[in-house]
Amino acid sequence: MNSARQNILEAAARLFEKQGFHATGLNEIIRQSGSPKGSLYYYFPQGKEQVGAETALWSAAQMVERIRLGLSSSEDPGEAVQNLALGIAQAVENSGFAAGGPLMTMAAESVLNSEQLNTACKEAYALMQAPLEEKFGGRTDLAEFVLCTLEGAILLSRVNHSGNALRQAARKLKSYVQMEMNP
Amino acid sequence: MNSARQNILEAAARLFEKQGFHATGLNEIIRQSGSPKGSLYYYFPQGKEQVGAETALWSAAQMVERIRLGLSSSEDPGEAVQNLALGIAQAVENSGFAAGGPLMTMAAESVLNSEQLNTACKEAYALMQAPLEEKFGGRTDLAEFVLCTLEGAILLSRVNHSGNALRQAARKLKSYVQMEMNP
DNA sequence: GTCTATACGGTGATAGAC
DNA sequence: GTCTATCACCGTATAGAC
Repeated sequence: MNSARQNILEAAARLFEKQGFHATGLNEIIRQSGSPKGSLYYYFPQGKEQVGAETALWSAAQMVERIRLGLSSSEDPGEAVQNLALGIAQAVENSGFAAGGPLMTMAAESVLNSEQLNTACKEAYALMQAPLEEKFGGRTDLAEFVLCTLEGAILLSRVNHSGNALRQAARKLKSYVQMEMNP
Repeated sequence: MNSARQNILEAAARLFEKQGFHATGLNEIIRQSGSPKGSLYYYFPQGKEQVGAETALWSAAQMVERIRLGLSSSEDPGEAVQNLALGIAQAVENSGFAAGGPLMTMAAESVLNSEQLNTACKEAYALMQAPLEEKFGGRTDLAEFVLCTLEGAILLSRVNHSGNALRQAARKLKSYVQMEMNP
């Protein structure tokens, strides 16, 4: 894949994650990516919306890998989820509460504002739900519940500048998943 | 309380809820509030940030009332939480997925961008956590967990344009709370 | 493919009359 | 207290040379 294009996507992901979609200007993305403005509209002819949509899907693919990795830490689904959440907590803290994925902010900003962006975010969340569902033996309901709690805990951890919400969620999700999976 | 000031706050809350903080212009707020631009800087001398911070706290107070009302539906904490979540699901659906409170979007947008706004969002979430904690007999951990899951479920419901995530969360939170409260 | 220059609208914010 | 006029700036997007 082309490097200039990829650099733009990665810079956009970082900035959208930190400050959101609307607070981020194309100039800022260009500056941080090192690529020229001319290239942006060459690779993304539909402009900022397209950059946003592709960023959402690309970063979801990244997250899927991290989720898979986190979940592989234990055979037991409950413990696996706990480890995943604890890993996220560390990542969020280590980043100075910038991390947590660009999706949450972009998703919240785009619900009724941009259909293209909203659709991309919807797909992105579906992608992230898949590995959870797999770990839970096809239990869609559990996967969706865990995803909701993780997203909420990431939000509150970032707002409170403390990984506590995520660590709390880790413990409770473990026991809930174990309860549902080992009746 | 002054009416022009209050009108501005309510218009801002509606707009921030629908499209976020940065996507909303002061002109738009003024237009919808019916108040003049001169008044905005008279009542909010610190400009947009102050409007945002006060909007967050005001709408948190609104939410506290709705949470209290929802939780009063049952003596049993688990059932009360379930009813609360189902009520939110209905509200979100009825609003065409605009509802869910201005806090989520503003909180996500402001984590590292504006200290004033971030602090207000932190306080706002603390306010909303209080009635849950009370219902759970002082169990801070449970209140925080429920709040995380509800926020995450609101986000996913809005993104997916479906109340399913919230209804799913309602059922699962009920059984989890019952498990923890009635050992 | 890359770069510069630029168009044009909207942004938050201020000044000063009333 | 309210309103208008206006500021300087930044946003996205485009045109056209190279």
